[in-house]
Parts: sequence; C-alpha cells; structure tokens
Amino acid sequence: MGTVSFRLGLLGVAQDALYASRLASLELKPKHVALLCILRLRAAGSQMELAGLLGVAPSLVVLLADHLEERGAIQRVRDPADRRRQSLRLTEKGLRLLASATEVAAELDEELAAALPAADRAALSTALDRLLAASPHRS
Amino acid sequence: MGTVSFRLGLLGVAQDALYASRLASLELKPKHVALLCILRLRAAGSQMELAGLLGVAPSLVVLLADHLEERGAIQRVRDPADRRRQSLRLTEKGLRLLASATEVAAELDEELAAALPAADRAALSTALDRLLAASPHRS
DNA sequence: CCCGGCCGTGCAGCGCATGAATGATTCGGC
DNA sequence: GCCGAATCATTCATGCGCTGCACGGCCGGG
Repeated sequence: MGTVSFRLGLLGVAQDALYASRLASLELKPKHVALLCILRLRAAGSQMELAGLLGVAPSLVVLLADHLEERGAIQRVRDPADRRRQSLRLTEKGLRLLASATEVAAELDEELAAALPAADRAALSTALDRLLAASPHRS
Repeated sequence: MGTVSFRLGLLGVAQDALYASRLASLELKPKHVALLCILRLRAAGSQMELAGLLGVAPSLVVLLADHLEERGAIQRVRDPADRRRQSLRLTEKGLRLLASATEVAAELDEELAAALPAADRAALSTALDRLLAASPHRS
C-alpha cells in the first residue's frame, strides 16, 4: 500500500480517535472543536453555511451548537435581516475553551514530533495546509 | 489551529469517508482493505493479533473476516498447533481484490496530487511512512 | 484429570450521523 | 398586497459501525 490517501486515512482516523479521548476531560469532541475553530476566524452567517464547511448534515450542526451553547461557548443570535437564520457568535468563554482544546492538540503534536525529524514535521505541516486549503469544505 | 494532529485528523477522517464511498463498488470498506493489507505482508497468526494491529475489538475482526471469507478473499484455517486459533490466509482472489482496492486508492492519490506540488507529495509520503512505523498498531 | 485462562463467536446495546417531516420565515410572481 | 414555493432551524426515527459481555471450545499446569 504505497498510496498516500490510504495511509492518510489510517493515521487520520487513529489521530481523530486519540484526540477525542484526550478531549473527554473538556467534554468536547473533535467536531465541536472544528466548529469553534471556524467561528474564530470567520464569524458564521448561518448554521447551513457551517454544515457545508464542516461537511456534515445541518441537523448535526444543531446538536453541536446545542452542546456548545449549554456550555456558554457560543451564542445563538437571530439574524435581524433574515429571522430564519441563526448567527452563531463565539463568546469569551468559548475562546478560552478553544484555547484549552488547542492546548490538548499541541500535546499530541509533541508526541507526534517525537517520532518525526524536525524537517519532516515542517514539510508535513505545510502539506496538510495546502491540502486543507484545496479541500471542498475549506476552513 | 496550527496543530498538526488536528489537521491530520480532519483530513484523515474526510479521506477515509471518501475512500469508503469510492470503495462501495467493490463492496468493501477501508477496514477490510486494512486487513487484507496486513495479511499480504505478514501472514497473520491469529485474529486476536489482527485485532491488535488494526486497533479494533476482536469481535469486529470476526465480522470483517466473515465478509472477506464469503467473498473468497481469505481462508480460515485452524492452526493445527493450537486449534483455538484461526490462521487467516490470503487467497489469489483476495490478492486481486486488494489490487483493485489499491487501484481505487491510487486514483484518489492523483486527485490529491492535483492540489499538491511534487516536492510536497514526496515529503508527505515519507512523513506518513515514519508516523505509521512509529504508530502503536504498526502495519 | 481438572481447573483457570485464552481464542473465536454470537448477541445486545451505545453513540454518531443521516434523512424525512414539521414549523417558522422570507421571497417572487401577479 | 397576497399566495404559493423555497429556505432555515429543529425534531424524530432510523441505520450503521463498533464495543462489551457471555458462551463454548480448546490449551497448559498442577
């Protein structure tokens, strides 16, 4: 199996599971972090838009947002221009929560780095960046 | 989110889902391919061992092996030395099936390569190799 | 020979995610 | 200005992958 995509899938799924377990103490899942991450750099217009960016069904965004709202990490604000839409806003608490989640990911990075020469680390990072930028649901 | 692990997880999960959908025509899932892949380069001693290598529960290996056996891709052979164990053997048909699955993955690689300079491609490949080699369930 | 432990297997349950149905809201045609 | 079609958020029922547990067959030491 010399294919990149297959190995990328294997490692990615494993990494996702690992990250999920480490995230348990924060009572979050990777998908929640992804949502917060998107909100941080581009304030979302609607949940539909988020569903597209995340690549999941709109009904799932509802559940994710519910959980984050209960936690006080985000606010649901009815768009005054179009009262069907809910604009999700990141709160201070949400920003701190995202920082904690990022911290956890940084710890994983260190463990990953232990098995990877510094040169490979940088190359991997830029490669992932470019793939993510070209990905259908970019973030 | 500058962390490598998080982006690796995102892309990996997406790639896995994409690969799964492309694999539908072969009536296989990525986990099946992973199993075949392991069998190809190290003939497995027991299903327990495979469960460890795949990082899944032993009862799942049963289902995966069932499906592959019905397809004639593998054979279950009772280990004569220890009749509790089942030695899984890759058949000719299984080898061809794995080749088809690899072909599908290669097509995905081309699509991936379209968004990635050749230099990055090679760097990504070696990085994934090293991470996989250092991974708890190495294959 | 028997008993504790391991292997494979069947089964029930859990969690994530989807798709269809509902209700509220907006927009376009006339 | 009104009415039907389209859109958004939400809920619910469903499917599916995976796990944990219990059972039966099989091994090795006492």
